Amino acid sequence: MALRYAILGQLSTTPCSGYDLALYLDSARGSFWCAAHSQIYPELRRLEEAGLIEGAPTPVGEKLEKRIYTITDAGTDALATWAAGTPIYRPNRDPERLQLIFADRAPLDAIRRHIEAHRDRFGRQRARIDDIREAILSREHVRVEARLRGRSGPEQELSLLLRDLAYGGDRERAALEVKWADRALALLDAYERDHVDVKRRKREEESRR
Amino acid sequence: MALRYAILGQLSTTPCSGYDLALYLDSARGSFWCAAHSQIYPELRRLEEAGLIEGAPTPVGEKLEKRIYTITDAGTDALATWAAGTPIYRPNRDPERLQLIFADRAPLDAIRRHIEAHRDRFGRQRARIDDIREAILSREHVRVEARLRGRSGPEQELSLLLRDLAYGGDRERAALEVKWADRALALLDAYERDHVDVKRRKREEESRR
DNA sequence: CCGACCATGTAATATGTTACATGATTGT
DNA sequence: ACAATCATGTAACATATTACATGGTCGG
Repeated sequence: MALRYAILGQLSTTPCSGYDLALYLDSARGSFWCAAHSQIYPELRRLEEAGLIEGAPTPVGEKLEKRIYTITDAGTDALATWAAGTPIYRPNRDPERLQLIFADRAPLDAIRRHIEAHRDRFGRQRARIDDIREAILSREHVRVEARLRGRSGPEQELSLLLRDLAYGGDRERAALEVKWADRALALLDAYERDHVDVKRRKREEESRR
Repeated sequence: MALRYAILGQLSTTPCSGYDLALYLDSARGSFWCAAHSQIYPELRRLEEAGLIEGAPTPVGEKLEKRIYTITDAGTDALATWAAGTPIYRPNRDPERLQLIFADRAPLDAIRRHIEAHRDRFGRQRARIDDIREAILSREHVRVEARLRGRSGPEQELSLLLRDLAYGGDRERAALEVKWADRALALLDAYERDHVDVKRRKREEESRR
């Protein structure tokens, strides 16, 4: 269901083509939902059939046509009802942590590389979110500005507050994962000092005799 | 792919029936992967066909039979290779935050209920993880103890370290979400004080004249 | 004129959820 | 006897990913 509402949400901000939506829902963009265009185009047709959106063919150049979709009143209602409902969660599935607990037989170096990659990943994510939040708060974020247009001061403030909470939560999570990775690496170092190095030194001592 | 390895991982700890695996991979259990039994039984047959596990029919009672699956050497290798590889992540999909940013037109009470539910959910999750970690560290966790059996002291220590890191990361995340929700509620209160209450007072003053 | 990007679709496959289906065992 | 739980499966549907497929537009 979430894809429907990710699309409706974006269309409630501004009309879009399927291509625009595919850019917005790109997995690399670090938004709250993502989907490939192969999933978006069929969903748009279903949404139009359900009367939640309306597509208008728009010429681009000489021969090409794109469909610009606009949300209908029914669509706005459906989105509002969904957004005001109880929060929706997906079951916890974390392949990264799953790998980690079954890496207890792997060489220490492999574990260390795993955690370093983790730190890098979330470090980059944190930086990306920082950029987005900065753009939003300095009122330079085009998509957010489009959403605020025509709203009263307090309405704008609430909209910005919720957005900052959402991105802020993600940012803190990314920061947490970076700190977690740093702590994990320190603990691995300590483990190696206590066990691997001790073993090696013993071996060296014995071979000297 | 992750389901394969979640199953192989559990079987690398101890042989299990499909039913056992379904309990272990229950979504309510707060593990790192979950799946319904309807997904598990077919996957077990595929794993057996691939030679990564072997099932032995075991009588239970008079007529009933269960298949107890054991990991093969090939399965152990496949798991080790997977676990030592670079970390695997799923694309970010967060229906809860998606709802939140499109709730900017919803009544404040609905937003507040949303965030309270969020706090409760992660509060419960944090408590559940605390229980698990305590059981692991006090060496009372049967599944973990099964995994440690027959290993040297340092090997056990590394295994426990990785598990504590994995659960610790999840615990911290749950704690973060609780703190986030508390802060969010405070900000909503402040927003209401500044805007909704002010508006109401103005209205009341005008009607008094 | 060529490469990057705009624009839209389908097909095949993989993964995940819900419902349907059946029957045995165990403890009270 | 009855309920809870053990035990295993299939079917239908929903969702997500990867690959295949086509052609136009725009700027350098």
